[in-house]
Amino acid sequence: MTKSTTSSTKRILVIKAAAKVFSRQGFHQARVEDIALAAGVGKGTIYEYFDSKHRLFEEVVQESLKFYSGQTDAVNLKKFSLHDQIHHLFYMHLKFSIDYHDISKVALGDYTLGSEEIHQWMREMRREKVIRVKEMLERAKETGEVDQSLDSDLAATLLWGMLGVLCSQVMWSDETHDIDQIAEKVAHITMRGLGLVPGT
Amino acid sequence: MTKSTTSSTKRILVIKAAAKVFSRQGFHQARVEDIALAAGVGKGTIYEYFDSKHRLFEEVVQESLKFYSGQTDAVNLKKFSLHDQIHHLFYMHLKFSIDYHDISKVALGDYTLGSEEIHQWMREMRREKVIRVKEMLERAKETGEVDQSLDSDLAATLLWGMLGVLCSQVMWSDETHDIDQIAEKVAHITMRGLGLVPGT
Amino acid sequence: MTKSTTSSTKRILVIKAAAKVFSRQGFHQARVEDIALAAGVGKGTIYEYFDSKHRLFEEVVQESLKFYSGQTDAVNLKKFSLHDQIHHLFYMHLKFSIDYHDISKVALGDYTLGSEEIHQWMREMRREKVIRVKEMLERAKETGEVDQSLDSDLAATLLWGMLGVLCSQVMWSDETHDIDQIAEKVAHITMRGLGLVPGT
Amino acid sequence: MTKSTTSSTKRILVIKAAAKVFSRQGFHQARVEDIALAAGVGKGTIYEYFDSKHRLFEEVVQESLKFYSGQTDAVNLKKFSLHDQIHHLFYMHLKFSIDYHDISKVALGDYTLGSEEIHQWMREMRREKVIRVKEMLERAKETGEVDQSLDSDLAATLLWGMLGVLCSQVMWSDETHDIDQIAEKVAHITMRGLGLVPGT
DNA sequence: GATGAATGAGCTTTCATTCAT
DNA sequence: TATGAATGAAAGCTCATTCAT
Repeated sequence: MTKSTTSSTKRILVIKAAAKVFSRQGFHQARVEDIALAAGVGKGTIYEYFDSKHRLFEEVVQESLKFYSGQTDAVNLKKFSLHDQIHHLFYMHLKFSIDYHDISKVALGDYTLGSEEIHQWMREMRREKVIRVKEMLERAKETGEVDQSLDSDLAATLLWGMLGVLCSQVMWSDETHDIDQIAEKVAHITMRGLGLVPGT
Repeated sequence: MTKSTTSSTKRILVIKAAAKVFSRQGFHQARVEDIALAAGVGKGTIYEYFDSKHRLFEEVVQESLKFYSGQTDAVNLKKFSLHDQIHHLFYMHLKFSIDYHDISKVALGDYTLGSEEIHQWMREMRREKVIRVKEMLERAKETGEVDQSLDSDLAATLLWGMLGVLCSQVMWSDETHDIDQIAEKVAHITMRGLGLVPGT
Repeated sequence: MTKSTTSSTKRILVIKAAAKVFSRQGFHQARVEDIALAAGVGKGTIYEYFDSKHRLFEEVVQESLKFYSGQTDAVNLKKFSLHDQIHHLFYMHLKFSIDYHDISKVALGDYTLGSEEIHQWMREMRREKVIRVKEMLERAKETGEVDQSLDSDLAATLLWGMLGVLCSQVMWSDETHDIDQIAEKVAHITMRGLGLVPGT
Repeated sequence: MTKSTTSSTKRILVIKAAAKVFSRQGFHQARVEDIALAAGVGKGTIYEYFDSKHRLFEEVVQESLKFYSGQTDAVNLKKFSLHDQIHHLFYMHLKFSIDYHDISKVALGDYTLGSEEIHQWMREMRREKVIRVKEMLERAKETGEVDQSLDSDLAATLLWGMLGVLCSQVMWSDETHDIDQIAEKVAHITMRGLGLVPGT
């Protein structure tokens, strides 16, 4: 029997260690013993709090997603210009990717494995995120910042894709990045496009 | 002892079967026996051609990347407008994702596992691809289609990100997509940006 | 350190709970935690009174055997006829099997496991029991109720065997049994044999 | 996937080794590795032929029961006197217990563990055996060798109980037994009973 | 004394790899 | 060359036992 969901210190300790190990080694490579070691507890202790390695993984992902959402949803910028909103969107995500490297890898990872359940969460989370972006664009249509004819669904997906590459690039590279500058550039490119608009 | 790299019929047979199995089950879930079964050969035969499961996986990825590059690089469109080049870029990749579903999943997959070596290839391949896109943008700068101030590195990366989401979306969804229309819309958005440019 | 053999209340509590659990699940299936739960004490408490699960089991068996012997030896019927003594022997054991189901299963169980020590007890206990029956038969020889040529050792063993099947049958079946009638029939068959004696 | 039921040499080898180990150590004490060692094969080989330790155990029991039944049912003695039939019944079983010590222990063992399925088999097998004995008695009633009033069900059970103790006694003791003599004595006691019939 | 969270030895089981045929 | 039966290292998981509270 697993202990109650009450957030005991040990439980959190294990989740954090697991996030680190899973993000580095992936699910299959990570040995339960590695996680125990990283958490500074015995192998058996993990099974006091989680039914199985699989379940632990799912909890780590879920927890990461929750934290991720909490962090990146935080600010509501409805009153700002679309340009600023996009800037902020990228800035926030890039910052998160840097600050919470491990969690980020787990939350954004492309987990082929895992119960259908976990896939469900990730798809849902992504959809939710994309929908949030889409709503942002819809609002911009209303204010006239964006053309009515824009396929906001597609555009939101594209923004999400850009967000993805940049985050993973930032996560994996060793260099330090000026994420504010990157966010600004992205916002600019996104708003104006690549094409040279005559008379600008 | 492993056979020479010479492409024997059996060898190719195994690689193809492996691509299918790996793309469906992922590296760890895929059992060598599954691959042997899918290839219609004995388990031992695989080891005649590949040193280990790991090596086989690497060869599959390498082969997939090669084939992928071959297919998506195929056309040279230097003389076309940037808009058309982008259109074509997306069209080609989307078409490839649909036509070669299995290979696509292997080639674009986010393989956390695997030797550093394989990661190397994938990063290299990606960089190469991104560079190709970057060059495309650089040429457009020269022709005046794009502003000199554009950070073509960043822009190329963003394009690559958009390419990624769309391909995976197309790969995983069950619906049929009008990829020509998608490509067109993407090209439009990419060129003009989201912002409503006054006087258009 | 284990407590003195002094029968504390807790100690008895645990033994009783253990008897129940062991009789239902067998030694290996029974978890120490199950027993603790059944006894309404903490897991650690059991180790205050018993050195190990094994020792606890041994004590349970020993205690059960003691109780069993106490109950079934109780009456001394030397002055009765052999027929009546046999009747009583079976009646007593059958009654015990029904009344003390759990203890019975432990006391009569065929424990393949366990220290040689415990096997020793069980064999000794059995031998003792068989000897008691043998003595009964020997006395019957003296009174002329039984032929001098009878192999009383063998006969006692056979009676013990009959006792065994009947008890286990009564223990495991759900029906209610008229054990007095059974005892009577057994006594009859045992005394007269199966063969139809001419002139009876 | 387990290999076909075809009686391959290895399969039988493992079953025999398992019978030996299980009969000595019991199910839980026996380690799969012990069995592999006893069979002179690798640990993994066992899993080529059996899905699990549990399944192996069940097959061993089933096989033992089958063999046991085959051996002890062999002779049909309907035309002999009841005395001779009983003699033979005991002789056969005792001989089997001695000749096939291991199998005997598995076939007659009191397995508390194991799937309900295996319990089913054992109960069925026992019932079948008892019924066979009962039929023997019923036939004897018809020929007038036995009193019509005999509770043949009970008597058969009692015989089965006697058979049990004797077999286990023979199995566990180190002495050599004159089983023909034992069988003769048992037949005598069984037929005539313990009671001294006046005028015999 | 009493507890139950923590532990790790020990077990079952999987599956990549070998090798006799 | 091709095979698949045989193998054993490696990993997940259980649970008797300990010990800080």
